[in-house]
Amino acid sequence: MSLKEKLDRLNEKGCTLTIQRHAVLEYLHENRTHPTVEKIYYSLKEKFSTISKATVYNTLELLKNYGLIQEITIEKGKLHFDYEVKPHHHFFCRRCNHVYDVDVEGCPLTGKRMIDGHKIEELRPYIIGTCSKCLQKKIIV
Amino acid sequence: MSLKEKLDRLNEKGCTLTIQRHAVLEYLHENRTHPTVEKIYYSLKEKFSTISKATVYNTLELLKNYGLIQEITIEKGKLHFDYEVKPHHHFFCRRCNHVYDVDVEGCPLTGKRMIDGHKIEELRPYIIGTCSKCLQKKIIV
DNA sequence: TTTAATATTAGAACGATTCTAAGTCAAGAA
DNA sequence: TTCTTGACTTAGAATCGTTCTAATATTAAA
Repeated sequence: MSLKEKLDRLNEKGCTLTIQRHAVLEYLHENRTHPTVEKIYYSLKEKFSTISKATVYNTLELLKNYGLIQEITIEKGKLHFDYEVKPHHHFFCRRCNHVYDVDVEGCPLTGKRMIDGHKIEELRPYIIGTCSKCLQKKIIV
Repeated sequence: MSLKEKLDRLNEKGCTLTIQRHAVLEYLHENRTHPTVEKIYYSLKEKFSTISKATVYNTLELLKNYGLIQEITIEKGKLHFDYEVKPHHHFFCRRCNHVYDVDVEGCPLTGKRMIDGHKIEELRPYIIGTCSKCLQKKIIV
């Protein structure tokens, strides 16, 4: 979904579109690297020197609740965020801590609403390992 | 794998089998509820009143590195652990915070070693939603 | 405008995890 | 046995990511 569509979606739902909210969503739109909250916060601070962490956290929570961004709990103890909300697999490299998108065909959960009587609201298929770059660097595995 | 097999495995690899390590592994063997570190710590404290959090954390890390237990990063900001290491899907209920095992047939990642040039070392397929119990309780969704 | 509701801010508080330094234990050597 | 060495455990401090708080600023409605 385009940035404009997501902004319109917020507007439709009666959500005040502040500079800060616009900035967070725009940042995620332009940075598809699955940044952590810290990364988002310090990047935005360069442009908006007074933006606070609380606002970044609040905004990420808000955007997530509107279904416009995705929360990633792949790395122990810290959150990453993704502009893309369409379910897809993520790969986490335990050497360089980078989060990659990976395309997995034929996931049997796609489109499923229920499993074992539980209501599915979100899919977070995570794969952990060593990424191609770190394999090339011959970092000890 | 049975508890005895896992303990033997530790022995074979030359790992000192302390009371504390035995207790942590045994606790996970007997409690297949995917407990948090806090839960494990306070449960063990009842039997071993002087056990420290550091030991619990160290032991869990050690057992994980020997491939005898599995770390679960499904809940924001806290770790769960699982005695079962064979890859399987986990379901997290955002109402009651319980982690369930779920059986998903036909996962295309089973047995795969590589994806997009990345080396797969662990699979963590997570599903988030509302569990059957909470759905019955008619908790607002 | 005035008012009320909502959003932002800085920094404090919190909670999970990691670190540190001292103490304990176990195994091998004398 | 006693000594020594290295590994393990301990309690509590430190750290780090996240959430909360109270004051201020902004927005939307009357």
